[in-house]
Amino acid sequence: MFFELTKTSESSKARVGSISTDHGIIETPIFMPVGTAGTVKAVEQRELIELDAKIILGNTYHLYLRPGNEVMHALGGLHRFMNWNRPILTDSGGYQVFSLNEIRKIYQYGVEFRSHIDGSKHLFTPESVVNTQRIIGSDIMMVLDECAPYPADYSYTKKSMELSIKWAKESRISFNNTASIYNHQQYQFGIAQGGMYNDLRKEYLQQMIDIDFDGNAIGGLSVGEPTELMYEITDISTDILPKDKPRYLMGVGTPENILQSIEMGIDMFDCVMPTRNARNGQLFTTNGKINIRNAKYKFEEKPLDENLDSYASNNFSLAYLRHLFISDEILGLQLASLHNIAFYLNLVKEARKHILNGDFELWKKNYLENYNQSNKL
RNA sequence: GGGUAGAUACCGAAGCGGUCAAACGGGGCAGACUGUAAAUCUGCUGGGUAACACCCUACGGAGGUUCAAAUCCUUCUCUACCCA
Repeated sequence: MFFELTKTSESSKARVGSISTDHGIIETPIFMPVGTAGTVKAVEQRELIELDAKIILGNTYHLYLRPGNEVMHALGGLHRFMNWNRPILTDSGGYQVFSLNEIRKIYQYGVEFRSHIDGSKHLFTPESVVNTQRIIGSDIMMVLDECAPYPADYSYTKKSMELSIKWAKESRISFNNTASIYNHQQYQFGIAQGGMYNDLRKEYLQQMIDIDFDGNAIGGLSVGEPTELMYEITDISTDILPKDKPRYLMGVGTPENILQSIEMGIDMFDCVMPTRNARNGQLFTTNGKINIRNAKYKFEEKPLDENLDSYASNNFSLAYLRHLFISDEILGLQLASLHNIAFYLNLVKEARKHILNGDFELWKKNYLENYNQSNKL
């Protein structure tokens, strides 16, 4: 059984479950650190194990360009290549359709990219993306989709959504007609689009359910829309999505976004925020987010987060990490990344615990109160 | 003792009669970041004012020329280098 639902909260849609793959079991809700190019930036694989990251992301577009399918295949797929024996989920490149919009063209049959590295042209089709993900060997592969920008008008969004549905069907056929080339099972998730229009969202969700993927993702959110809108779409989505399959909210988000979405019944999250912001000097703590460069930490001997049990936080002061950032020392990026990932993983771990305890909603309220209140001080 | 080149904001460094509270770096102070083209990007950095306007103090010191001086002249002080 790929997904098993362990418990659903009595007073909300929050739930605990587990996803079984050949590379290990993932307890949900889970946060997946993003390792776009076969590395969670500034963090070693050894450290990810110590942090107890259960699954990480890779990106089809980036890995296809570098090192390329030939190298990836020759080196035995991404698990072997990067020496990571736990589960990997790969995004399809659908997000790059959105973020690299200046250098791509969308056709009915696929997307033509100009490489952001050397300008060369490449064609991604639903089928080619499945094939590349077979070569990467990810445990969970995402379908190629068009992540529409925000804002987008109704007719554009509708057309875009119809294209994504077409691609989703083709992706599933390609998936069913091909096999894993390494010795492990692979799964495929669909990605719901439909922009900020409830009727389009509902239509898409229904069609995606009919295609019968192994799991269902909500895409096209956290692209610049107001948070309330994101919650609204998430909420109607989880009302429709089947309970017996994992639900993945792509690209989300802030600690608050994650807790709110868990309450709406989301199981899986990924976001660059903990790692990117770490490299840019922002730390997440139980007392809110902080900018480690701020002068007020110059003499601050306290640990990074007094309430978080993790290597970076237990061993280093705010003053020391500030010094590393001010001095442009590479260790600063590493420790901040370690810290933020520990924070995010702890966040979902606590959420799981409290859903099982039956007090998630109250715990969440108190947690966020503390998190947000300190930010205002 | 003689000569030459300099002295500009926290530091370095442009500007060489009005468009200069003064380019550009660095440093400092803040902010942003949501399926990673990001160890990136943005703003502020003489004082007063919530803020535009405006006012005040400012380009080593003092004095002068001019409607107008960081910019021209005189002189003083200091710095670097060269010659005795």
